[in-house]
Amino acid sequence: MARIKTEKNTTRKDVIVSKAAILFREKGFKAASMRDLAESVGVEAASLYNHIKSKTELLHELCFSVANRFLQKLDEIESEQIPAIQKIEKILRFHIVEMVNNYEEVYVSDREWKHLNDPYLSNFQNQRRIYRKRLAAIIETGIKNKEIKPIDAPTAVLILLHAISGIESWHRSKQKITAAALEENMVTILVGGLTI
Amino acid sequence: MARIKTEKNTTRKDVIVSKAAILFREKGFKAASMRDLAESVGVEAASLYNHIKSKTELLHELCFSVANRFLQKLDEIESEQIPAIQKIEKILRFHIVEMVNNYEEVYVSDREWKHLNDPYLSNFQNQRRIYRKRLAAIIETGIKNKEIKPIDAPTAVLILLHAISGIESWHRSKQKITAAALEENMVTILVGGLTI
DNA sequence: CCTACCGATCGGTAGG
DNA sequence: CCTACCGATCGGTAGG
Repeated sequence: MARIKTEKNTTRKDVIVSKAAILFREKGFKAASMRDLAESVGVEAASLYNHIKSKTELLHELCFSVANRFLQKLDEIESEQIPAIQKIEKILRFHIVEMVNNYEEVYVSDREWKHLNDPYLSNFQNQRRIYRKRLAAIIETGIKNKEIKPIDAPTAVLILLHAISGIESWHRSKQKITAAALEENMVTILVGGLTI
Repeated sequence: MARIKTEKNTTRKDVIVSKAAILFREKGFKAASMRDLAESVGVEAASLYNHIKSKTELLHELCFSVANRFLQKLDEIESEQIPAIQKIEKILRFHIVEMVNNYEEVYVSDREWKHLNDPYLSNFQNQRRIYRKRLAAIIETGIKNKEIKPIDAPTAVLILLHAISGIESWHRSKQKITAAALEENMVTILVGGLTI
């Protein structure tokens, strides 16, 4: 099957996936229908199936592309020779920037993954668990090195990750501060909260 | 209609509502069917409608009972004569305890309110907005009094509220620290992050 | 509280 | 990419 590309190198399927992200974020995976999606793409519902296999496929493409991006960045940051607290700050900033710039996808990946089917579901949950353990390990190192307060590392991870998802509210708010200011405020509070 | 009460003063409807909370949390509002609910209550689907008007009614009972509890507590704390940062800490602790003890309801109220219908939807969104503004005002006071770092107050609110929803992960995790330890860790990080 | 059932909507397929 | 359509499932009602 030849993929028709525009000058921006975007296939028809890419358009469908990104419209799906917008819709899934707005209504939730279950409440968003393929007819809604077809309308937002500008075709009949049946035509979507020339580009995708199923509704669930859309969800798992979204979830795993986001997960892979975060895992790759974590690989990169882990291997740097810098203090643990600086690693945490870098990861935090990456999450914030991703949430600001790729709001729909990141949000869907974070909130709608429950609706994945096995084997994708267990796979995704595993990746998630591992990701969090690696973050916790960095924090543990920071605690050992007296850079970070002696707190429960998994609890700290859960606070960091969920606090970031609060950017959702920022996205929707009327009087927004700039993305840069948002980032600095979040880092101030969260890194400040961890640092000794 | 006479309400049949058990010795625990629990009506049949109360049972339905609390089973609904469990189900809506687990599957999401849209994915949870009235047949699922009927099964978990132990009756046929049609029988549920002798106690409730609609599926949506269940959702808005959950959302507003939670919202009212938080608003009432906020009233109480606002009127106390203590420093702003202590008010924030008290509110934070209340949220944590609520999330720990009434997990399902609080979670559903926090994540599934999108599926409310107007006028309940706008009503709920309004209450939410006002609640957050009142929290932001307390933080502003704390900043003015040099108890709290000079941060963007709405951003701080969004971090606090979302960080708390991270308790969801704690609930589901295998090796849990105690609820009390969780609370102390969260307060340490978050109040620590705000304090000058 | 149950049996029986309804209209609507869903994800998806056949065939062109 | 469309028309036509399917089986399944949904929330909810009638009537007892």
